[in-house]
Amino acid sequence: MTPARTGRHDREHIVSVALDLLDRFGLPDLTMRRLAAELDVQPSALYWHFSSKQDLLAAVAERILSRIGAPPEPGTTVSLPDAARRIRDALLAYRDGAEVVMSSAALRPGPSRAHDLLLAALDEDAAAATAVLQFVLGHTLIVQQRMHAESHGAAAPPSADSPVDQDVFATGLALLSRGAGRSAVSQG
Amino acid sequence: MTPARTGRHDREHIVSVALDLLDRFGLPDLTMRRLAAELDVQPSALYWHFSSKQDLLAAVAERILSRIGAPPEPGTTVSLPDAARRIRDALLAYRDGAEVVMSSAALRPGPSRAHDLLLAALDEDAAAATAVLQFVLGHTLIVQQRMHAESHGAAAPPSADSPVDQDVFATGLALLSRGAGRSAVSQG
DNA sequence: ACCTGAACACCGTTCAAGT
DNA sequence: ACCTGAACACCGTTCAAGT
Repeated sequence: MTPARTGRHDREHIVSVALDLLDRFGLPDLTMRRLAAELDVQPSALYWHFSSKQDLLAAVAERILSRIGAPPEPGTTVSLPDAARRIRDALLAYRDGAEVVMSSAALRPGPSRAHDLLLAALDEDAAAATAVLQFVLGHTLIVQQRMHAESHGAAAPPSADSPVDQDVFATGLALLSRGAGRSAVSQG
Repeated sequence: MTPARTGRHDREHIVSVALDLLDRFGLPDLTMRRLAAELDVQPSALYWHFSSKQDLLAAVAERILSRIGAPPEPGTTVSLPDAARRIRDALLAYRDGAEVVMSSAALRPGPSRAHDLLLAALDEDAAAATAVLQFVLGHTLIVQQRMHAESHGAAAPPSADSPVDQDVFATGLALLSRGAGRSAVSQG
C-alpha cells in the first residue's frame, strides 16, 4: 500500500528528520548540510527531493500546520477563542514553529487549514479571519523569539510588570471576539 | 557640537547606509560584507563599531521605529486606529522593516516607542497594548513578505477573493477598538 | 531513480598587525 | 582609535558522474 520507495529517503521522511532537527536546535541550525549529515547523505542529495531550501521549509510548515486538525463539519460551531488556540498550539508545538510557517508562503490567503478554521468561527468573514490569523502569528512569533533569546542568555528578566503571555493572548482574543458578532464590520 | 569623529564612520552613519541597503535590496542582501563594501571598508572594520550583526540590526530597528515619533503629551488623547497606523506606517517605510524590528529584540515588552504610544491610546492597559502591537507586527510582516514574494516572481495573483490588506488592517482595528473601551477586560 | 564528489560563490566572526 | 589582511568554520546550490 505504501507508494514505491526505492531510494533511502522520501519527502515525508526527510521532513520528519528536519522537524526533529528544528525542535532540537532551532531554525538557524536547520541547514541543508546538517540535515544531510543527519540523514547520512551528501547535501546535494536533498536537491533530488526538494528543489530548494524554501521548498523544504514549505513542506515542514505544512506538517506543523497539520496539527491544527480537520476543519469543523458544516453545521458545527467553533468558538473564536478555541479556533485561535488550536492554531497557536500547533505553532508552539515545535521550536520556531511560527517563524517557519511565516517564512514559508504557507499562509497565502485562501486555502489554509488555519484560515478555514477561523472562517468557520467568524461566520465566513474573510477579512476578520485574516486579521485574527495575523494576530495569532504575530503573538506566537514574538513569544517564541523571546524563548530563543532567553535560552541564549541575553534576556532581561521578564520585567515584572510585563503581562504574561497568556494574559496578552487572552486579552487579544477577548477584544477581537467582543468586536466580532456585531453586524457593521464587513457584512455591509 | 558633534561628538569627536576621528574615524571615517560612526555608528549613525553606518546605520544610515545599512538602512539604504535594506530598502534597496531587502534583508537577505543586507550582509556585513556588502555593507562593508558599500562603506569602502573591510568587513572586519564593522566589528569595531558593532559587536555583532544582531547589534547592528538592533540599531537599524531602533531607527525604523524612530519614525513613529514622540509619544503624546500626558493629557492628550490618541485614538487606537491612529496609534496603530503610525506604527504600521513606520514599519512599511522601509523594505522588510517589520522583519528587522521583529528579529531584533527591540520589542522587549516595556520601554518601546510603539508600546508607549499604544498604552496612551488604550488607557494604560499593558496587556491590550501588547496584543495590539502583536497584531500590527504580524499584519505588516505578512504584507511585506508577500511583497517580497511577488517581486520575486513566484506569487499567485492576489486570488481575487482575498481581502485587500487595508481592509484586513481596518477590520482588525475595528474589532480590537470595539472590544476596548469596555471595563471588564483588564481593569478588574 | 537516486546519490556522490567536487566545485562555485558566498556567509559571520576573530585576531594579529598596521597607522 | 580605527582599520587592514588573512584566516576559520561555515552556508545554499549546481552539475557531471556514478550505480
